[in-house]
Amino acid sequence: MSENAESYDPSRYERPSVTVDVVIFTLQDRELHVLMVQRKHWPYEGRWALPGGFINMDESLEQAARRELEEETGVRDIYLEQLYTFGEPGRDPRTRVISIAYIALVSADKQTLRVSDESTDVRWFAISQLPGPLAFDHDTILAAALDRLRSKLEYTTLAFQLLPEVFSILELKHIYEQILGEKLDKGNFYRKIKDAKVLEDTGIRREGRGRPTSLYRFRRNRGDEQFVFRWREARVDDAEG
Amino acid sequence: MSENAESYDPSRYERPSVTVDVVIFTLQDRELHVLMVQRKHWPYEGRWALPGGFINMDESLEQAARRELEEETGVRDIYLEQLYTFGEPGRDPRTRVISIAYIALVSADKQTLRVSDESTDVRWFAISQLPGPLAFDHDTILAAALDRLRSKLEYTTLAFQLLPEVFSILELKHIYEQILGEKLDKGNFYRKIKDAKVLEDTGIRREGRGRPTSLYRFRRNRGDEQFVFRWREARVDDAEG
DNA sequence: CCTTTTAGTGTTAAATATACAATAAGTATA
DNA sequence: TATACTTATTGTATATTTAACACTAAAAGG
Repeated sequence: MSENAESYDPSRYERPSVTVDVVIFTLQDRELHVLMVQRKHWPYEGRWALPGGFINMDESLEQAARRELEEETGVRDIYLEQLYTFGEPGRDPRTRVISIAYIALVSADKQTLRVSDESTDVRWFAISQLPGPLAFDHDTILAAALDRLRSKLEYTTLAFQLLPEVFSILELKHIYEQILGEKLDKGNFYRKIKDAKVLEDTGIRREGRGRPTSLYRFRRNRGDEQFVFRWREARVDDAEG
Repeated sequence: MSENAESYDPSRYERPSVTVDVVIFTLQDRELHVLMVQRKHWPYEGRWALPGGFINMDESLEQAARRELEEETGVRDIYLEQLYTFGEPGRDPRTRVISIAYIALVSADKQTLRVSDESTDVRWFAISQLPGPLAFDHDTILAAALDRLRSKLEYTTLAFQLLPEVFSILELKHIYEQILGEKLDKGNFYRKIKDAKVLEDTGIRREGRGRPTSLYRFRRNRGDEQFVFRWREARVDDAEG
């Protein structure tokens, strides 16, 4: 019994390594992208992998994820949520590694602040153009992250995290389409988003060729609680609940 | 970068301990119960805690959870799902312990097979009558488990896992009413449950005063995948989506 | 035969979702 | 000034889902 072990002597137990891996999503060129790093050494030399790293003994799991995120993108204070913990014995050929996977959403305006430059081996990839099979079980992790993203999109305001501070309704609709992978009806979308009252008109307009776009801001609750705005009523389960 | 570390030398890193904790639910006397073990030693001597234990180097996380579950209840082959991973640095005063929490559902008939008998310190508690503050952060873990359970009940077949092997449709309806806290329409319930095709007629009847009750069995998928039977289409939130 | 209980079917109203059409409003540019 | 382009919004018809309630049938016991 875990913490209930009668006589506990840390040195008596062989311990796995523990890491965090972060699936960092952003919207670039109107398409959903994921951050990947290219491996230089065995195993999986040359393959692309999710950014991640060992947890320090004195930081929480989420802090570790935020640290990794910042190291790779220079971004702070963004949406982060724990996805799932992957720990199959054979997933890393070197030793037993248990990885707690996190999902991060980087908004379009913050994403350009990226400082990461361990050279050319860090890149954003469109999810429709992922580079071959990924290292380790990262294909599985990424698939799980996408699943989660899609299912949460339908009944939370998660999508707003990918947008800049200020955005138009059609931009929001575009995000929904990107992630859900289907076209949505313009009229119905306007109706629904307005009825939900999650938007705050900034009064600002962005002018262009046609009628100027009204720009909105996501109306946050106090704290960082998520608004409950459901795009669809129905949703189909996903493995992690 | 986790598995991406350039030069990886296991011995160079200080490692946390990794455990699994299992929140084992069952239905007893028409009420939801949780299995707890009482601690005999420091820390949290005398406090109740969730069963759990260290993972072995050659078993998967789920295998570890199943092993712990069997050690405590003697039960095998039941519903198990990963809940969340808890890893705050201070959650165990002895050392850094990261715990992957699982939810297990034990059906009413299997629950009596419990073999566990490390004496009096293993007990089922009604969730309405939990014993004081639990050890470690187990109050938090339990609360998270309850949240997840309640929200998944409405759009999955989770409820079946709490029923005995063989049951009647009206018994199933009763469980739904208990958990949702409202009366359901008999006719609509029959229709919905039949249309979902998640039941298998056992052919057995239970006779009594009126027309005999047909007894059914939950039709499992191969593997341990959950059937997707939604009592309601809509549902709000749970943390892990 | 009458009662009791399970096990359904039928029917309808209301609410939601979906698809598609139409149009107004404001700006740029030819 | 005309028209083209884009955002923004309303209208409507159809389909699907949910919900409530009434009704029938089956099987057994007394």
